[in-house]
Amino acid sequence: MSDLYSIGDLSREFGVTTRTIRFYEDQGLLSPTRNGQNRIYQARDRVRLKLILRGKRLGFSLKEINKLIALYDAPEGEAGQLRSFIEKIRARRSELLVQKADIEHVLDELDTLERRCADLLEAGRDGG
Amino acid sequence: MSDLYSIGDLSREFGVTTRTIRFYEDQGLLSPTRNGQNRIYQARDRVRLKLILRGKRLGFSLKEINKLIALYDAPEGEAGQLRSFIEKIRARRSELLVQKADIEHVLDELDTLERRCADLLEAGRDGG
DNA sequence: GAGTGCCTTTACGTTTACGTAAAAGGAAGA
DNA sequence: TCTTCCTTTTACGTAAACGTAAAGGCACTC
Repeated sequence: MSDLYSIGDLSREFGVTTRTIRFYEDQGLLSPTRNGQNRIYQARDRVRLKLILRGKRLGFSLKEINKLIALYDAPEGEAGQLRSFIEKIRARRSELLVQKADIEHVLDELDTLERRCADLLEAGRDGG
Repeated sequence: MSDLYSIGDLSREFGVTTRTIRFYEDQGLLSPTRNGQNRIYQARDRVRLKLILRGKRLGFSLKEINKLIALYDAPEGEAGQLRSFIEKIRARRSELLVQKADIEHVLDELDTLERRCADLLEAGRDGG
């Protein structure tokens, strides 16, 4: 039973509070089974939580994360549904590409800033 | 005077409300000059707003954005200040690299998803 | 059987980033 | 002059994502 987790296990592993995990369940992002009152998380719940936290790092709202996860879980719909899925995927990809470009831009600027700071430190050491 | 903008100009150009722009000023992110009561934005204010919006796309809070912008504006401090600046820059860079990796990960997954959807559409077309 | 630790639910509080309404002023156009 | 548009300040409202406190249950252990 090594792939069963308590709420505390996941809390510790991912560095989030139990309150947060329960909140995600409340929002329909997680649905662990129960042992009496206690929540029991399985491997797929753990993966889900990982996905949720990755989504958060990318700046998605919980609602958006919910939709993204739904994309993984239910790619079995009508043709029309599938087409709209594909459109959503493409829209999301466009956004992510913009975001990635933003990041690369900022990384460059951070390099410049760091060099500028280092130069100032050098100058300070020489000049007084 | 083509590099002078009203609040409405910037609002339209960047697709944010005037309320938002005033809010950024209130938070110390912008400081336009005035013509009487009216705010007047110059090229550098416009660039700032652009930076702010980029920061937002990257999921930074306004407080963080404020600090990041401060990095550009005031790299003239004590040596200790500069050192801590450099540390902040490095920390930020680490986060951004993680975020960039996240994005690349998700982009891959989106490719997979799109292909899977396309396959399902094909199958549906053949099978009925 | 008292304490410790982990779990539960309920529910109000908080921060961020604005939205939105109210009340008013200056400038342009018919 | 009236209307329309853009602007101003003040101020209450709100959605998201939890924090935090209250009050209690179950299991162990000394």
